[in-house]
Amino acid sequence: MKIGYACLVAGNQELSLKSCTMKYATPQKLREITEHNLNTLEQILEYNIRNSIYLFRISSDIIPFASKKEVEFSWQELFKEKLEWIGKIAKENQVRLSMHPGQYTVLNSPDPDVVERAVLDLAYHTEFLDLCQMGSECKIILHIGGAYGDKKTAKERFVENYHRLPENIKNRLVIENDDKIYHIEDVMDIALRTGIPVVFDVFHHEINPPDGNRTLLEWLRLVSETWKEKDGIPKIHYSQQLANGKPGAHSETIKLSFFLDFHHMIQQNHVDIMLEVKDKNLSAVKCILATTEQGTMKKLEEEWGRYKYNVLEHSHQIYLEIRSLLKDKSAYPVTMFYSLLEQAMSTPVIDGQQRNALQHVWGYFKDQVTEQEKKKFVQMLEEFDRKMIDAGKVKRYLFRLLEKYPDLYLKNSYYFTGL
DNA sequence: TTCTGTCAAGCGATC
DNA sequence: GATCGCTTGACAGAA
Repeated sequence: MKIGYACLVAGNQELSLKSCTMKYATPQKLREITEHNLNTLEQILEYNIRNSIYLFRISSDIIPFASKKEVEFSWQELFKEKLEWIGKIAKENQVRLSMHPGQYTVLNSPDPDVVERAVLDLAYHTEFLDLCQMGSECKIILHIGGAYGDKKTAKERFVENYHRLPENIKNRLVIENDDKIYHIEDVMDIALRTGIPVVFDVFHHEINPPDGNRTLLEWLRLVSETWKEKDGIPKIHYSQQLANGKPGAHSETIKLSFFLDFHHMIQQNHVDIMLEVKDKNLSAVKCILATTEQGTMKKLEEEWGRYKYNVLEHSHQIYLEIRSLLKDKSAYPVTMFYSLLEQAMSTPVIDGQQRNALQHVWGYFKDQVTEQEKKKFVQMLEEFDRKMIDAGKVKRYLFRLLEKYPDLYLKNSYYFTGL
């Protein structure tokens, strides 16, 4: 069972993708952005492999405006070798890649222009994975589309348009149930008529279930049967509801205890799990360390190193609890560790604790900074105490110091994430 | 320098 | 019938 995440890397600014607006989309600019994005993708794969993440969805924005007719940019030729190289890294490490065009790619629209653009977009995604020379288990996930007041006809139109697609697209296409219109029964109906494999989105299913009394496990079994040998192991999407968010909004992080319950429930099923969650790779690492052979005390200590200042600014008490939890080197208290971590992160930050964290981090710099930098920090801390500035401002200053005085341990920390 | 709004895509919900 | 939400980084203009 592989566990993975989608598109973006959290907690590492060096691994972010670039884009541009249409106005600036010259061939030169597109070439620069694509080069940057593909280099970044390579680094993301290396990060994933280091962290035992063997399932990854590549962002559709990896090549900006790649499916737009109006934009002339021959990325296929310019980056042929690079794509092959990326594919080689993935294949050598058994990384399963996928892509997922967004809600704007609608194959069943009554508007032929929209359908034409959807086909072009699917062609782009297919071409990308084809040029990486990935096998047919590396899929492109698509939603069914709109209902247009007549779901039955809209489903017919999906099937018709699907049959018109070229073989290489069909070979990669899989369909997913969504949280508003097409529930799993609709999607299975289309799958049985077309032979398209189905990605079962467990969270969408919770929000938008079909009538009837089939259990989740029954649906999972039916869905799994749509995957043939060449399609690889069935893939599912897993996410959790954002507390106090709109129904369907993805949570900040995957709450491990809920995930472990789910994992236990489906243990008889051979599936790959794509997490859809705001903190992306961070949750993937969490779930992998808790459910696979990859979990070791050393990995847990590395995790602690990355999270400790975030914990500290929320709760000094939990900071101490985790430290003591990790003292016994013969144990592997992964569930308790993340439970405490989640508890800390959901505690509101308090000024005093934030100040404490700021001073801990300042400790990395205090012996190497100039007198002027020292004065500036002391002044900022005073302003923070008098509530003239928020902690973010002091943090940003510390982050600038980190750029000037590099420190690997601090650089790996999530303390500066989201500045 | 930091913030807020707009862009780019299509659909459906809401007023 | 017009507007908004969904998503994200880039970009412009305001504060």
